[in-house]
Amino acid sequence: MRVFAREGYHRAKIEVVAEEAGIGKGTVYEYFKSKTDLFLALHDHMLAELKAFYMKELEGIREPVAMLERFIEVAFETFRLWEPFFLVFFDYWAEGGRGEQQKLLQTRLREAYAVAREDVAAIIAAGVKDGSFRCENPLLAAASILATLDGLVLQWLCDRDAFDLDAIGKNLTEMILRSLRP
Amino acid sequence: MRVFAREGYHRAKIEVVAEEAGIGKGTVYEYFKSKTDLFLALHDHMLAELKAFYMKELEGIREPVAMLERFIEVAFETFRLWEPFFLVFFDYWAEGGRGEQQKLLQTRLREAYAVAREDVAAIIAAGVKDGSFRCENPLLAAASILATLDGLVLQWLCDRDAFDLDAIGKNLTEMILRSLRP
DNA sequence: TTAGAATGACCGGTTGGTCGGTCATTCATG
DNA sequence: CATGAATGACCGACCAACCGGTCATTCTAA
Repeated sequence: MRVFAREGYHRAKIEVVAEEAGIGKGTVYEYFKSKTDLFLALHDHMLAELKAFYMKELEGIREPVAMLERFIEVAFETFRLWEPFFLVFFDYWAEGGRGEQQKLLQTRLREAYAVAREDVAAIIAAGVKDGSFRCENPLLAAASILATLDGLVLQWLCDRDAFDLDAIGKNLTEMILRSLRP
Repeated sequence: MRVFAREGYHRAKIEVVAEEAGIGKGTVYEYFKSKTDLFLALHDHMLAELKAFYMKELEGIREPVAMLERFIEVAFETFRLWEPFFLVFFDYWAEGGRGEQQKLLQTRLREAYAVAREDVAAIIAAGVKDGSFRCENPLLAAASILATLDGLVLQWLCDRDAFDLDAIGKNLTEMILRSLRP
């Protein structure tokens, strides 16, 4: 992750990965059959960790409004805490958009997004049910919310001084809650 | 643009670019001193075209609410019309996030974002002034709106069947306007 | 005739992946 | 317990493909 984050997929050299892992280059190929394979494995690993982190942070919260608030809060925490993680994601996005060469990666991205959308949509739908939210199409709203978070990491990583992550986090939460208010 | 969009920066070969342009490989180097230089020139060209397109589509509109509505509408139109364009943007994002190697590109991305944020913020600020919007920090709101648009292209290009671009456009416009309503 | 635009064969650096071999550990046997 | 065989994790020198960039040559248009 460190090497891929720092250099990007294409510039990253297996030799350097091995070096930083304190093993020989040949050893890498004992565990991963190719550079792509290693990259894919990293994707799965990171996604699993991210998901686990979210689950832990949201467990115990039942109130839809509080859940959504906490979800956005956690998102901004992860931006800061897992910066290299998101740097690597740039490459998945770049490759995943190119369907032809990267069917495997694209499928994984697709599924990850679908799951995330449904998770967020479930929170919104619960809120609609108990009257704390108003929303005609929770799935579309969820897509927009996730998009905003993705887009903000993008902007922030391109220009860390452009805005204060705390301020934008507070502001965004407010905007989203207001747009879902009955 | 076609080749970079299809293959991504690293896989794109100058020879193929030349071929599709109907010229010899050497000729490319008569006009651009390196692959990076060509890529950067493409970035500037695309950004200028995009900006010109927006200006044209927004000219004549004075009412802030109508301007913002039209802005979002135009964004979704460009997603469809300039798909390859956004595919290339993936690479700018991926490279721009990696500060060290790509200072030049990062600076350009930064400036492009700053300009776009200010443009959108100006619309919102105008709306706040004439009472059609309520917003404490137009710049932060603008950042979020742009982020949502970026994030949605990302999701859409990774999975074109995941959602209907028209539906999400309408939905998003509604959500944004509601979140800015006084 | 000639300036300079266009060309593509070629070069050289880079790097993903291979493979023959080493060595520490474990196991089988007497 | 001692010995040597078997194992497999580990290694890095090496190979071959690939591609950005060059340049000697050809073409073209004024």
